[in-house]
Amino acid sequence: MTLSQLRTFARVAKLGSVTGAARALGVSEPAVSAAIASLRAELGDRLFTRTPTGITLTPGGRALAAHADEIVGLAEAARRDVAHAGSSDAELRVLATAAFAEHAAGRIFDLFGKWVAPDSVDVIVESADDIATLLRERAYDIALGARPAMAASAGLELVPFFKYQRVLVASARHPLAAAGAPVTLDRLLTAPWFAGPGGFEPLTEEGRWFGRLTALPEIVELTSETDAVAAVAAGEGVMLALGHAVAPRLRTDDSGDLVRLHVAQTPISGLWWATTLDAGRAPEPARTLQRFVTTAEATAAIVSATGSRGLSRRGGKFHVALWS
Amino acid sequence: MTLSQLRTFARVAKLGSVTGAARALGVSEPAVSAAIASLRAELGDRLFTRTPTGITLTPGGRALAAHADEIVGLAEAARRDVAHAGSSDAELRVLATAAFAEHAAGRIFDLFGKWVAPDSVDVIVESADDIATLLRERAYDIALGARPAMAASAGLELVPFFKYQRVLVASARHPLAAAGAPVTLDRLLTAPWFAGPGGFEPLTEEGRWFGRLTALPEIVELTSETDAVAAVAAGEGVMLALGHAVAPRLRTDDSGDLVRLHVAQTPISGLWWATTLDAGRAPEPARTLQRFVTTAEATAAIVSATGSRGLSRRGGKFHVALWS
DNA sequence: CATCGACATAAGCGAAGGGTTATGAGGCCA
DNA sequence: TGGCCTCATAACCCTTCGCTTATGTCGATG
Repeated sequence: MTLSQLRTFARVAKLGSVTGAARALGVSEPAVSAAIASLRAELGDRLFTRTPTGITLTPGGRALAAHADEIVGLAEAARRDVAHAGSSDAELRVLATAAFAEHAAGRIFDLFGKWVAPDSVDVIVESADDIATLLRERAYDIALGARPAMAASAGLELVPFFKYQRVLVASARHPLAAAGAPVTLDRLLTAPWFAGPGGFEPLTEEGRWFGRLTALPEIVELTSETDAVAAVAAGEGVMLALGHAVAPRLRTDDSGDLVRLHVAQTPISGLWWATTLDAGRAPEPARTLQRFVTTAEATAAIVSATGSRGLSRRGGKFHVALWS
Repeated sequence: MTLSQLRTFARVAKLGSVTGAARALGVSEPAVSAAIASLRAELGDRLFTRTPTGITLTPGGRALAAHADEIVGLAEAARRDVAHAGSSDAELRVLATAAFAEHAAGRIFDLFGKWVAPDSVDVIVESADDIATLLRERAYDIALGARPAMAASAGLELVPFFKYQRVLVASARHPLAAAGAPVTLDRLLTAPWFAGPGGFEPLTEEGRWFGRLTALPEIVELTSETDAVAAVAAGEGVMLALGHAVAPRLRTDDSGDLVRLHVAQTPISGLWWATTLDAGRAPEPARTLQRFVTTAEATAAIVSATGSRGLSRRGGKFHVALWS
């Protein structure tokens, strides 16, 4: 039983396919088969069996899969900890959902850098799903934004830190906004809906709301919600915007270029969560950040519209070197 | 970085000696050196340096040592879980201090077997120190009896479940017991002190008490406290006996063949603790047993003097196959 | 100064590990 | 029935692991 074999098995178990795992790992299919065969021989368990539709894990396979991620993750963590031990530049790997990354990450990490000793944390922000697994295999130290799927949250420490609202907005000049009266959803679905990267992520409240719709509008994904708001302001469609972000632009009397559309079941309230591994398994900086985001100071920073150093995009992932 | 290398490094880190680790692992010293050299090259850290007196870990070495036990322990746990998955005979490995094993384990596990589904747990009881490490490396699922050393208890879940008292007793016919008045410690130290296996374990309250004595008596370790009590009853010396165990034999009026010696700072009160890994890391049966020992039912079983299936000694370790 | 103890290094060896290409074995589907 | 997809196996390669014995280095100690 080697770490490499466990890594391979974990991939097979997750993808439910030997061929798929081989592709994901960038090796030939027999290479994966061989690793599995080796584990099978050593552990005396088939681990999984072939079925008409792909493969299914045996009880032993499930038991191994439950540990495999953790073991390889710990090995990675050990490697990193050794590399960073002694030097003061710890690295904190943050997994953030797109909305948080765009609207709050810059200010939060700016502030966090003043909260903790400077020169102590390096933050990498990346958007992804399957939060629980990524935390468990130590690919990230903390997840900010969406809540992990209920079923997968065992062994995790979840803390809500911000309540956001999403409201449907359109340009003040948009036909739909003409009447001050409520608009029916059906009419709205004829207009294009703008969204940030990722569209409506299913783990978010708005994602679930959207998933419940019977008919779907045309969705236009832009590279940021800021761009989406701009498009909406130009009269090109509607969007579910973050309430506190567009509040200054909402028309009250005669100011503001956007109007809120009063549709049933809006505004949509959701929570941003800070998720880490539980108890002694989360690295200390992650716990510190988790505590920090729940402070009044952090909340104030999120809602404030004042300047923040944004996140710079770099090679597909956001990377903010706070004290490089 | 292989599991074998981590195992080797963990041993070196724990023993503080390459040669010692080689002996412990049953291999030659260069074999250990080579494993370390491999880790050093891969991780880019010396891990430890030579000092006049043995070796000392570098910061990186400490970081690795903190993970190594856990990783190899998890790998072992995975191996076991796969082996036992599907079949109903889980195995619960219990680490018990000698006193608990002798006086309570039999009845506790008897009862526990009725509490949980029969045919579901197999218990191995073994006496040892360094509780925290043994739990962390998954050599045992739960420790019953002494409390782990304070410093090492991070990441552990400690629950006290029984308050015991130790009293100094002697035969009713012993010269020291002649006067009903308090006896001075100095006089007692001239008599031989009987004890169970292990003598006075330093992690227990009586061990600490004993460690504070300025002069030490002659200590006679017998294979069980029951034997020790018998020797004391025969007038051969004194002992620190468990209060609830000898209570029926203590002379009140004219019954009983033992008398309590009223010495300052006695009786000594101590706690038995049930210790597991915290949060999601402890196997479920271990948590169940941990909860069980705190029940009134379990406490009653410990103090009751009625029959229990004792633990059978087998090859140096206690082994009780409850439902073999 | 010589020696001894403890770690590091060298050389060498068998056994796995991890990879490839080629081929076999089964179940699904047109 | 004949592809076709997927997993399993065979044959073969090279590298690494893990172990040995022999020797080197270095500091403490008599």
